[in-house]
Amino acid sequence: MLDPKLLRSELEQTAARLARRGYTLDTKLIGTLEIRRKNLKIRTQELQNQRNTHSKAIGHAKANGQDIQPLLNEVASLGDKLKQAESELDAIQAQLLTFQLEIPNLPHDSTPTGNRDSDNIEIRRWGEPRQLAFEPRDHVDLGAEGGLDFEVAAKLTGARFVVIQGQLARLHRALTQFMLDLHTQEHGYREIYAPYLVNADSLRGTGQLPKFESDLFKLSGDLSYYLIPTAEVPITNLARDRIFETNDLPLRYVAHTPCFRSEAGSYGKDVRGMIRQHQFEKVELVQIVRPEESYATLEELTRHAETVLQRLELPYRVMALCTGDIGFASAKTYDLEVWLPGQRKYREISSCSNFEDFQARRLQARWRNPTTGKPELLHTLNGSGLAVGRTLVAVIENYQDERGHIRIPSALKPYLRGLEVIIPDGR
RNA sequence: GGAGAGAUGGCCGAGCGGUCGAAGGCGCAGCACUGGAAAUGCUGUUUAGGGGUAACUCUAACGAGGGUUCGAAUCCCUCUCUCUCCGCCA
Repeated sequence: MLDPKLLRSELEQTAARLARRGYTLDTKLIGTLEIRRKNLKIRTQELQNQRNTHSKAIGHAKANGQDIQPLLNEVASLGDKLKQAESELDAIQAQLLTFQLEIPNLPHDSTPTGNRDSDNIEIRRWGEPRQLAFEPRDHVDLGAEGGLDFEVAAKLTGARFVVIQGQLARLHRALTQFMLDLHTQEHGYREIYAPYLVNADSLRGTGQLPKFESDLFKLSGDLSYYLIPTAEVPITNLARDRIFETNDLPLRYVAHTPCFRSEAGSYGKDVRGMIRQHQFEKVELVQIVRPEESYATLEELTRHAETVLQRLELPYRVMALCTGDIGFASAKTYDLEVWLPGQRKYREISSCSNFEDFQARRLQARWRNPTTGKPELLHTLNGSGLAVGRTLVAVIENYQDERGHIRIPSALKPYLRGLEVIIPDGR
């Protein structure tokens, strides 16, 4: 959520900044609602004040044994007027809030202007795609005999699920352990185990609700919980309704969770293979920091995610997403795109964002600023470090040989007890 | 799943229809005392919104939402969470 003050005192400038990301702010509507809100607020407070003074007077009179009937007559009509004013105020505030919750974050000045992913800007590259002396196969093809089974998953559940078996399942698990160890032992993150089901408040806090309900899986029973679309939701919500001291900061969390996404509206996209699934594993990095540090933190967090790819020796590039491509809650986002020989393309494997105070305002995640002594909003950031399923795909495709064997990246060997190569066993 | 108890400020805890944003204690901050510290004393110490240059002032919040009342932390209803006992369970 944006600072409501921006909508009160800098409405036109705010609209201009939002226009850069293709969002049209209805300034007329907001202006009208704001004036009504302010007038109703003043009127309500006046009436409340009258009620309070009268009630106190009645209390005193009663204590002194005086007749309170004349005082009661005075306030007779007050209650109805107040109720009327309060309900009008509630209605308009609800209307304003609904509107505000649907407004996306302001893009940071350094976020390039653009409409689509082709307007994203490449920041840097690491590694060279390997020159293969044979026609590379994609992971679906390579995995067919090695344990990636989309058909049996379709039988168990439906489309966009996978069953992984044998050495590939083990590799998948090794990747997760490797990532967690790297971030906890070398990058200073605290490992978290958290619920995979969350309530609506948590999703509102990080910005998935109210606008993106159709992207989520929701339970249909008595408990109205949602499956998490990313660990960002439970982890960032750890800071909800809290005020941290300077010494507590920065908060650095890493969590490995499954992620569940309905992928509504993505029909026809990436239907082949493991790229876009309803369920996938992700190791997520979350940092909650003081506002003045957040852009340095974004660079740092992105480097932490890049380190995973470097250790796995997977070629990638870093993209600065344009204003038209950043997420609803983000002010600035870097995507990491890994080279996939099977597609001859760089494909997204991590997304690292600074949300500034957009989530923190919804969450009321604050810190006590020692210079002002006041609680102030924190900045929240997160990034995938990395999407495990897509990393598995990248390893399979980048480490294949012409026989369809998959070499094990040396960084993973300690996690696989010296396994050197995965040879499809056909079982 | 059944029965019962509870939720008050950073923490503990009193209040059970009016002068209560809330006693008291702990913690924290400042000042005094001290060579320094401890102990002690004094003062201060929730958050959000509105008005005012400011001193200050108004409004709201005692788990959440609704109701009764001139007036609710206090009475009533619903929900959430915590604890105890029984049952079930990885």
